[in-house]
Amino acid sequence: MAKKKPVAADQMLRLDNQICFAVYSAAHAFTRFYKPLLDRLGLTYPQYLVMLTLWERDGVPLKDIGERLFLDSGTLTPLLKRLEAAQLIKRTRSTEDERQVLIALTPQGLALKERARAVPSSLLSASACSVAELSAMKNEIVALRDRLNEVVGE
Amino acid sequence: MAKKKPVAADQMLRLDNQICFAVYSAAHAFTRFYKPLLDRLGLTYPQYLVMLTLWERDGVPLKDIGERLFLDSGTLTPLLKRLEAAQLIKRTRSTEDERQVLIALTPQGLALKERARAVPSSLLSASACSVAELSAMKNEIVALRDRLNEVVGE
DNA sequence: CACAATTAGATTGTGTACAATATAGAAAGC
DNA sequence: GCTTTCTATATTGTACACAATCTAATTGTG
Repeated sequence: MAKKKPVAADQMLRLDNQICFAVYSAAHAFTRFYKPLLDRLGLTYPQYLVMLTLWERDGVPLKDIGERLFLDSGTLTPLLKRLEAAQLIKRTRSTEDERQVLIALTPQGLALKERARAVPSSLLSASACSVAELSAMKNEIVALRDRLNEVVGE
Repeated sequence: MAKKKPVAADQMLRLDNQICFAVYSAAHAFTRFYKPLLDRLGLTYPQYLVMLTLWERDGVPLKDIGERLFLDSGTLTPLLKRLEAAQLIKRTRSTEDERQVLIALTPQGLALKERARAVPSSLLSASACSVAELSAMKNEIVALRDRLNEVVGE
């Protein structure tokens, strides 16, 4: 019995069996779903995430936003410059620590929060899930994410 | 009682309550986790996904790969050119339909499959989940993804 | 058969992601 | 105080993603 194909092993490599692809393709589905909603707000999806953090807490250094969103300065620096060009935020060097750039909302940036409430509620209805179902799913995904990030960080 | 802040509505906008962010950040966690494994194979994560489809079925037009992965020619054309430059695939115009570019594995591309088996098994052990747990999660995520894609496609 | 409409890929432009590097400021150790 | 080290951000280069547009090939219709 030479040259027998490892059928069980092949199952492991099937695209539809990969949870990573489920997550990857779901992430794209989210951004495609959000696109028309965010276009009205003049935001891209990653910009929307940054705004979410600022609507919770304002005047924070770039680094804090990066830790919250798992993004580094190479991503955030140009993104924040675009948000500043759109008059939604202001970037100022901290006087206590000149290395830090503090990100603050402009009045327009704060005002955008009210119009942004349409986004999560649209998703809720499109999902055809209950808040509890989505929340349970979210917790599972976050737990897996945190476990992977732990492994990556040794 | 004028100017009362809508506390419940604010909960909807909290970053940690967004399933989209859970998915988005989990997708990044996956690519970071896979990075050292895929570096050994000389692949990026999206390239790995393309190879997964080709290991299942070879000699398919670009369009089929795109439908499988939810990616368009703007993404796949340069990605496939890089895979061809790496000698893992060959791109040839179909003779029956000259609009189509057929993607076929090279012997090296096929051989890479054996070394790729380490990737899903590494994830499985890092996840600290059972195959059944991961599979159940995957199915939930795929169901949500498909529902969102339905809504986007009217 | 002619010709409009459709389809498959490629190209261009904008916007993430992230590794690697650079720089300037702050903190630590002596 | 001085120097080494660390930290926060910026910059550069590579690789996705995707909208919009373009071209060439095929299909559909009269």
